[in-house]
Amino acid sequence: MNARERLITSAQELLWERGYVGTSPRAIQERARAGQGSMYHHFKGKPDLALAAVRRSAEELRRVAEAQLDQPGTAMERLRAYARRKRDVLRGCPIGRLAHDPDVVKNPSLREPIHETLAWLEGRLAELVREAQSDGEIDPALDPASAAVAFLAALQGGYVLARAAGSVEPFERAAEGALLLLARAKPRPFAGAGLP
Amino acid sequence: MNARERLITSAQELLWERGYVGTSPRAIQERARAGQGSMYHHFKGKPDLALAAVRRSAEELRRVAEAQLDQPGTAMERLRAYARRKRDVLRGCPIGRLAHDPDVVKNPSLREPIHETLAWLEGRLAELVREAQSDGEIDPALDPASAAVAFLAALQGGYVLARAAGSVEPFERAAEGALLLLARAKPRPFAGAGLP
DNA sequence: GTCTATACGCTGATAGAC
DNA sequence: GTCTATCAGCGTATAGAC
Repeated sequence: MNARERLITSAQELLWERGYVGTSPRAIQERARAGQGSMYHHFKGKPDLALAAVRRSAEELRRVAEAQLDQPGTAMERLRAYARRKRDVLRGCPIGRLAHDPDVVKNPSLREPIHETLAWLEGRLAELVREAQSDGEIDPALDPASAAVAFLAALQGGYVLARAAGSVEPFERAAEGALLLLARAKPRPFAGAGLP
Repeated sequence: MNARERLITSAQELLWERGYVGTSPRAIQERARAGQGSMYHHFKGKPDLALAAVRRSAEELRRVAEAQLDQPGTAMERLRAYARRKRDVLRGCPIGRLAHDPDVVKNPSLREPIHETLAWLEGRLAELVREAQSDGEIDPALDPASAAVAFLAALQGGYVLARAAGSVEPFERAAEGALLLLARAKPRPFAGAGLP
C-alpha cells in the first residue's frame, strides 16, 4: 500500500476512534509510517485528508451493508441478520460516530457523505420492511418508512448505550428489542381466530 | 453565581458541544469569565472539573426526565409526551453525546454517571411500558425491558440521524416510529375484547 | 480566591533540500 | 515523493504575588 492509501486508512481509524478534534496530523503520519512532507504532498492539510477518509468510510460501510442486506433469505431474516451482524460494538459505528463530532457536522462536505449513507441505509431497510409485509411477517398497516427509521435509530442508539455501559450487552438488547417490536407488528396468526 | 459554579456550567456546555478532547481549560475559563488561577484553585485540573460537570449534567437530565415521566396521564400518554418533549435536537443529548468521547468512556469515574443515568432511564421507561400493558395499551406478551431499551436507543439514535442530516426531522420520525411500533404491539382492539 | 508570570510539549503548517 | 528545519500559537499546567 502506498503512502497516500496508508494515510487515508490511518485517518479513517483515528477519526473513528478519536473524532476530528482528537486526531492530529502527526498521529495520522505516525500510524501511516509517513513523514510530514509526504502527508502535505498528497493532501492540502488536515481537513482535506479528513474529507478523503470520511468519504472512504462511507463507501466501505455502504458496501458492507449492501452485501449483508442482499444475502439470500426472507426479508425478515435479512433484517434479523443485519441487526445481529458481527460488529465491534464498543468502537461504535464508524459513520454514526462522526455525527457527534462538531467539526464534522458543521462542515457540509464532511457531513454530506455521512448523511447520504445513513439515508441510503434507511431507504434500503424500508424496502425490506415492505417485503416482509408482503411475506406476512410484518403488519401491512405499518408505515415502512417509520419502522425503518426507528429500527436504524435503535441500532445507532444501541452503540451509545453500549459505550456508556462499557459492555456490548445494551446494544444486543436494543437490537433484539427492535426486532421484537418489528416482528410483533404483524397480523396475529390467530387474529380474530379465537373470538367467541 | 460564583466562579466555581460558572466554571462547572461552562464546562457542561462545552463538553456537550465539543466533547472532552475538544474542550480546553482556557475555553472554559473564558466562557466562565474566570482566570487561570481561579480554575486551578477550585479544581485540580481539567479531568477534575470535567468530572464535576458530567455529574452535574447527569443529575440535571435525571431531574428533567423524572419530572416529565411523572406527569399526570396514562402511561402511554407519558411515553408519547417523553418522546415528543421539546429538545434542542441538533445539539444532541447532553449525556448520550459523551458516550462517543473516547476520553470520557475510558475513564470509569467519568463513564459511571452517564451509564447510571441511562440505566435508570431505561428502567423507568420499562415501568411505564408495564403500566401501559396493564392499561391494555401495549401487548402484555411483550417483554417490557426489551421494549424500553429499544425505545431509548431509538431516541438516542434519532439524535445521530438528525445531526447527520443537519435537520431535526429524522429525530422526529424516529421518535414517532418508535411510538408506533410500541403502540402497535398491543392486543388488537377486538382481541378477546368481550371476555369477562 | 484571583491574578500574572513562566514553562514545555503538541498542533498544524510552510520552506526548501534531496 | 519524501525528508528535515523551522515556526507561531495553543493546551495544560505550576509558582508565587496580592
